[in-house]
Amino acid sequence: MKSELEIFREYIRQRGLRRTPEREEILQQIFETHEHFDVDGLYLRLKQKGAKVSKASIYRALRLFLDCGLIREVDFSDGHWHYEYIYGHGPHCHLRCLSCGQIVEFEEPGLPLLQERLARQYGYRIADLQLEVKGYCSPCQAEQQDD
Amino acid sequence: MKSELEIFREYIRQRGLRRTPEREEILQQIFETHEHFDVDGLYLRLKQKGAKVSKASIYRALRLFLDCGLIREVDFSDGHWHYEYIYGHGPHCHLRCLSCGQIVEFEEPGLPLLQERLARQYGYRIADLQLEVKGYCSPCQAEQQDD
DNA sequence: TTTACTGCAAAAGGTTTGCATGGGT
DNA sequence: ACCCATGCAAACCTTTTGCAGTAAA
Repeated sequence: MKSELEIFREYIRQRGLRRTPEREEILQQIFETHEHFDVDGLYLRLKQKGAKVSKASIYRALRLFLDCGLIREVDFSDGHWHYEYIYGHGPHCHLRCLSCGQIVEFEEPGLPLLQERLARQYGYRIADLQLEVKGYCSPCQAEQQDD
Repeated sequence: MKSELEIFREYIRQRGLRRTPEREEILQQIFETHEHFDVDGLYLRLKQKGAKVSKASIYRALRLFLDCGLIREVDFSDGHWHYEYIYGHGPHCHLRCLSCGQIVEFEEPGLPLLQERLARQYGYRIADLQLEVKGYCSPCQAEQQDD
């Protein structure tokens, strides 16, 4: 299996774009941690590492990573975008606590079949399927009862 | 079954809030069309009808409707919130064309069971479960091949 | 009479863009 | 040498908020 960097470099070459240290540093930071991230967090981690990248470049780079399928947008409905690294990972869903922000990842084995069924039934070519669940975790439920 | 207006008036009374023509006009506009909507569209339709409501009041009213369970937020990942009227309707999911914006609604009967399973398995009290699918409809797929 | 609600305009917060400079190819 | 990419700051867009006036209760 090709590495993330190889995938990206190929993509860059095919489009006649340019290979820059900024883009590759952003990409590396993303696949080093393998977690959900948002632009602010990514920017801070890069700064702490001493990398010199602007937020504008991060936004511009993310669009490329999305386009070549290395990451995807995840919607946590909290006012800004979240992303997750997906290359080489099975699709998964999120169960998120609205009170403390905890995120549980789970897999739902039936989703690929559902995706096929939808594609067939409605003639769609499906690009993304998101199952996102919001609620309150046990500790936060207990706290709420104290009020 | 109580009407939407009754539900809302009860909610208002219980909280010691005030019953205003603006709020009820917004609510009526929402359940008159029974479709997905966003703030801009709702504002335009109200204006065309001759109603005098500001966007600020719409935003403030929507929070109340969300809170009393008449509507819910739907995420189309396109930069602003969408809403849908849910009182008296079964939960449903959306299949949306990224090219022309067409929206197909479908039901996924397994979701309530999945919701129970997640609640039990992780100790969560679940507030909302969204299954959103993005892709390209047949006509738009055909168009893309022409390029 | 009290105090919640409205409209307006300003603020806020995240993302995009114009522009001059810098750096791949 | 060409022109894409970067950083900065300004612009942009949606949503929220402060405030003074208005209107439910």
